[in-house]
Amino acid sequence: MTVEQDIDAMDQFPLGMRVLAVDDDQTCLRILETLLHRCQYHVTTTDKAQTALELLRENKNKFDLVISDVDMPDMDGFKLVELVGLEMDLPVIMLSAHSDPKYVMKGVKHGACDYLVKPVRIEELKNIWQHVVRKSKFKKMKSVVTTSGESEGNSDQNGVRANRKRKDQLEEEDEEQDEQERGNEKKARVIWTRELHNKFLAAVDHVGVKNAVPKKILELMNVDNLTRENVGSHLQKFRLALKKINNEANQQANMDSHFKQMSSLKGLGSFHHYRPIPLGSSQFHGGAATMRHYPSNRTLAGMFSSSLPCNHNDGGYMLQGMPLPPLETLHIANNNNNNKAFPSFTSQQSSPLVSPNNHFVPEGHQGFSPRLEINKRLEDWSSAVLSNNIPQSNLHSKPDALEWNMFGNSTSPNLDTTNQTSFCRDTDFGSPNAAQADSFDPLQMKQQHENILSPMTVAQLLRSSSGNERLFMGQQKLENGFMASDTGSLDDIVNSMMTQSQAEFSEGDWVWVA
DNA sequence: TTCGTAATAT
DNA sequence: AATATTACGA
Repeated sequence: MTVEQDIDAMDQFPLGMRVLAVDDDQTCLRILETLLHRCQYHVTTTDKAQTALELLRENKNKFDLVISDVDMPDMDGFKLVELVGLEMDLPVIMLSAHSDPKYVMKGVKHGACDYLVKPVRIEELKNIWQHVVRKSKFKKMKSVVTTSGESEGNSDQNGVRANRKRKDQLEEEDEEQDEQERGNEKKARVIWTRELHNKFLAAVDHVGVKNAVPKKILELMNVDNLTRENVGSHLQKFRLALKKINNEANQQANMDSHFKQMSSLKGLGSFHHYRPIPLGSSQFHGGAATMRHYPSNRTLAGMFSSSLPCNHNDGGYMLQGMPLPPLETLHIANNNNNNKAFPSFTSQQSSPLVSPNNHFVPEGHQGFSPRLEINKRLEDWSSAVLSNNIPQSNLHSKPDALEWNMFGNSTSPNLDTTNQTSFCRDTDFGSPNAAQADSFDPLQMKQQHENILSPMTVAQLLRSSSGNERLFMGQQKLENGFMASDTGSLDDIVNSMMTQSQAEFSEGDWVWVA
């Protein structure tokens, strides 16, 4: 049905290949269109990346290739490539006036199959059909289980192998087929690259974490030759990662309770007035992760689609104007328990209090005096609440002033709330950026909603299981645990699941090895 | 049957 | 180290 299949089937030169051309510059767009026409392609043009994306989404299988400018006002070409790569399996060619290798590299890493420098010559466009053929060929290829007898796995590093695969795509087909026919002595081994992992996550997301079972995931992923066992194994690992995160959050939450205790020791009586939050009325986001602010335009899908390692220090993590330290410092990823951010205070649980606990001070912070620092913040917080004259009863209903970081309603009878404390997020009164720090772009929000693969914010994923359900499948062991629910945490999960070598794979690289 | 988990193998 | 396999109870 698609042209690419026709190409394959009939072994014909791809007349009428359907190309979507994207460029915000009208002149360039015209030229491009003309040239493409001359190549006998069927051309659709648009000057907006967003429009392009919509066109592609609305017309699945109606295009064979996308050729897009890099510099566009509404969305840069890299982003477009990334999204297209994630949502559909179309070859994308990038087009730009920059010939800077950095851009080229970036384009390719984001999944572009080619990078053309303006002005484009028709000779180059004449050849772009090859990408379509190659892509469709690879689509089949990647579903083939390789039982290669050559023991490349031993000496070769993944990255190396990946490169080789890519380079030799064409020549390798016969080889692979031979190997397959030769009899499958050894079973294939799946390498969970980011791309594959993406699909996994998208599937998990689709059914909700709660309902994510191997069989369903497998169906949704729709990857040939992947078995239920493969998925099950991966799911097991995924859950392990979640649990780990959860434990960390727990630890953090416990530390929070120490602060609470401390504040009362310090005689900050006023603090107590502001809010006993009914226990059990809300589920709690635990610990530092809770406070991590996640920019709305970061989507789950986006997180994985980048071939570059996630940089936690990209400025995205802001808490009411206060940039948080690198995630690594906070917890988990580095597994470094000596790296405690806060000193421990042993204490008994006191009655539940709101705790403005989100001020994170990394270890080694100059001049940090836990007691003074925290008490001062508590005072600030308290007086601010007072001066704003926010009635106690309104705390819940004034998320603008005090953003309550809670979600869901816990009505679970099994829920052990004795350990729980409700926290609120205080405003960073000192920061001139406080107001904008928390803002997000509604457009991006919208855009995010429209994404086909339903990429979602991490927070959404964690809540996706609806209602009071917890992230953790099923079991009792987590009942009195705090929810490791926020964004940074999932980031951690993701990254903790992806090894460096896996990260080095690019889209389309994932392979089956013996 | 499938699932989740832990143990164990590769 | 990562993934697969297996065993077993639900």
